[in-house]
Amino acid sequence: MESEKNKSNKTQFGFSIHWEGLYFNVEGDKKIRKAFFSKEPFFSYKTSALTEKIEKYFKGEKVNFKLKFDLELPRFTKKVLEKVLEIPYGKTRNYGEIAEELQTSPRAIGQALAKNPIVVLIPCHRVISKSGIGGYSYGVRIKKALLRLEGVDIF
DNA sequence: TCCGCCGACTCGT
DNA sequence: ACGAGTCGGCGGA
Repeated sequence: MESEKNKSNKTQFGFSIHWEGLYFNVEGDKKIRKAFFSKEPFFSYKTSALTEKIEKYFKGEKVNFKLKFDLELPRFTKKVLEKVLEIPYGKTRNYGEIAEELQTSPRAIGQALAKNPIVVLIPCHRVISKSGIGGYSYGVRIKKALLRLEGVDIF
């Protein structure tokens, strides 16, 4: 039996886009629930304006996604991700700066970003370390590629 | 002086 | 306890 306790959150859209040898996948219903990279495409269908925006983004066009997210996460983690949404396209901040604004430690920021369920659209790749590039859930190679895509050439 | 390594410190999960 | 970090200190180039 399929459980009905899924809050009736049926996926209403989902699509995969090939980029840098990986697939970037987005899924959600009214709001975006997940965005992640994978080796194989996760969805076979595409939809709507969002798809086009994301395709433009990966072609290197400057796009800011003004989007609604569906985040069920601890308060602190959400606060960090919301802060990260304020970082404009092509700009970076470091963990320490954000930590200072939220009166916490850089380590806690990194830990929160590691849980970002909506990568790229919530641009955690724009948060780098003071002395270098810092980490990334899908590998530093992808983080660098994203930054380069946005015109950040410091790596 | 300029790195690179190391230990200490930090704080939400 | 464990990190997608940072700072200060020390030794070698």
